[in-house]
Amino acid sequence: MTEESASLNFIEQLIADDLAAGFDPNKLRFRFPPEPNGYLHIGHAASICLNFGLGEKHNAPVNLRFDDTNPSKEEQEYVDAIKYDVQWLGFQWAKECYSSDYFQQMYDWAIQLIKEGKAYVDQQSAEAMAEQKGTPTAPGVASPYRDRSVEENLDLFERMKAGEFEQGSYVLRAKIDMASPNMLMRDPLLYRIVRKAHHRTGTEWCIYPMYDWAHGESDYIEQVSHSLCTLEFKMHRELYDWFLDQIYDPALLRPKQREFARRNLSYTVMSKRKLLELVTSKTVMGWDDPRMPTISGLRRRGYTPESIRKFSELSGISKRDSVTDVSLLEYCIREDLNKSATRVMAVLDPVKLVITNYPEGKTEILQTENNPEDPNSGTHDLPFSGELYIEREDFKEEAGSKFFRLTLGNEVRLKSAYIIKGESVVKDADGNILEIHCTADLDSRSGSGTEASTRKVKGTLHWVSIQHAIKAEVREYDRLFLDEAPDSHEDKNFMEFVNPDSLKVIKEAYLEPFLKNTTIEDKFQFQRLGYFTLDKDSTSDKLVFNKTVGLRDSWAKQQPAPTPQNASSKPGNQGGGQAQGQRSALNEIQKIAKKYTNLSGDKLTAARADIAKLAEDVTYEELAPLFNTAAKKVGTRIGVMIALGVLLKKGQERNAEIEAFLAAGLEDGNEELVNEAKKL
RNA sequence: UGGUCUAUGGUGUAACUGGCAACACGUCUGAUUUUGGUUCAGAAGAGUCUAGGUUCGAGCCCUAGUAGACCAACCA
Repeated sequence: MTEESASLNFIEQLIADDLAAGFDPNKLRFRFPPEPNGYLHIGHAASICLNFGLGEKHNAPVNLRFDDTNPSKEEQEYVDAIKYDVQWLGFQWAKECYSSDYFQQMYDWAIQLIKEGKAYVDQQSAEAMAEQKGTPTAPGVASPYRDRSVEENLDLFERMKAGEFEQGSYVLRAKIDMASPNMLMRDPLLYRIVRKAHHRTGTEWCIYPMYDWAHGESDYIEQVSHSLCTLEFKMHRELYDWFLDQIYDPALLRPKQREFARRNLSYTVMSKRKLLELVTSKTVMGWDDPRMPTISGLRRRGYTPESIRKFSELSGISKRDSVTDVSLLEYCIREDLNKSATRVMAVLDPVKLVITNYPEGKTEILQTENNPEDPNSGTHDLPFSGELYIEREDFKEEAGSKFFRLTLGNEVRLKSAYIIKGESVVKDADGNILEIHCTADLDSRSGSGTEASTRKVKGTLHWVSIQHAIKAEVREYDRLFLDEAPDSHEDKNFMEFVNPDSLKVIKEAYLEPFLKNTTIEDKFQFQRLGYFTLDKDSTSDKLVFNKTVGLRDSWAKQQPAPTPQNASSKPGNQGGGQAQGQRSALNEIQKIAKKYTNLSGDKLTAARADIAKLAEDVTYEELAPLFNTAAKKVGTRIGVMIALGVLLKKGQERNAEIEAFLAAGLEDGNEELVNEAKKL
């Protein structure tokens, strides 16, 4: 029942305004218009969620329209993949449309434009036309063919269509304004000749409409009310409207184009061209490589449709370009999987653990919860024996009190099993640990109901029984790029930032046997490690798991040890741009001073005294930069003035900087500031 | 150097026709926990790009700057 007191983004606001102005809600219609020349990525998901979300909200139809006007780039394979992805995300389109379905209509309209003297056939080279276009600062010059007769234009255009000319030899241009400040209005192309079979129309056409001509007219044909696209099309809106003006019937709905910012994700790239480059250069295994920000890549990695929709919702829609931190995406998938993923145990980096007091050869079947977050999820069998694998990093011969895993002489619980105590280690000649020997409290079995079974111990470890374990390959992924925004550097190519260690393959991991018959749809939490899902490379005799995302790990954060990759947070730039515990006296002064102008009476006197006291610990070098504090920030300047007074008293020599700051203070409109300045 | 757009904690978004800058992620504490997960309680972090102006009052309105993005494909 959360009524929409929630704030609207600017697109929703626009629609609300249109509705308020009398727009018929039954005429609301949207569309998602991909070009089938690549796979959809998380940025497209934003557009999909926006358009289909608007459709759901207003109970309006949303078309899936393939913008297929360039047969040299587009393929059926992409059409199929896009349809699959949109459906997988959970959306159903009203109609499946293609710009190519409207080729005849657009051709007819082009004839109309020619007849009205608003379009002409040009036969210059692309270079010549580019030159005539001028520059953003200089107007263009007219083509020598601009004033051909209507008859001649009609004749040439029909012959273009009939296939009489070579690819690239003739084009149809709109006759608009060669001096427009908007370069797109300088007689833009409507049609070019392309000698290539189209994935739908075959060789029926050899002239193809350009984007600007096709897009708006397709919106109009479909009677799309709000045509939403990304910011780089803002300039195209003028053309979009001009084209519509030429053919618009006032009895019909006139589409409206609006633009929003495309969504970028940190540590990756988001253009089809760049993603394609990653694929063709074999930097990744394909469009659906789990490291790719494509929908198919995320799906293979183990992301759910819900998590991607949630991410779109949380990211919002706006008009400024931005880079959303991947941590938000990771939050979304963890939140979803925490509720639904089955808990299992797997050891990725094993070390052998022998329980010396467990009867030799004995095994037993224990029970373990499928999901503690879901009381109805039930339990599954878990075989136990006296020889186990545990994670190598879960044992240290000796460690500080903050380490609450296994050490010699310390107790920990084996998840869903017994409490054990480290006794001794067996090492090879080089000092590598081969085996850890421990004893178990045989009364402490989980769920047995004994007093010992409910004892509290600090740590709990995951494990697998060696004789029961199954083997699998596990693939762990790190960010594909080492730079937060790899394609934002003018002087460097984004490929230079590729992370060489983005894929880590563990050839032989050990899993509990429950995992033997899993499908690609299943989602698991390998306890204490993260969320995992089966990869499509799996075969009946070789399982391959992908790590979707790790669990949050507050232990890893405390480790001073260098965690070269997988460190989930970027170094240093968090927490207010200043390291914790480094708060200096100067910071304290700034903090107090900020609110200084709001104080009066005793509080003011106290604040002044505090600042003066703190100033004892401030050096001139620290203070000087604050002389440039904006005039508006009066409180801060007063604080700086007070601190300066203390320094001068301590023997700081007056210099030009100080004098300038004093002079500015004396001239200020704020009384307090003037008073403080006068004292000096 | 022309045109267009944008500017709010580290990040992403809010703040209705001017009225105490809010939410989420992230960060940090503490509690709970048979996952160093989850959950719960709390904290820090912003003078809203700068300088002026209008106003009792400006993140919001005006002016001038600054910074970033986009625009000269027979791509979309």
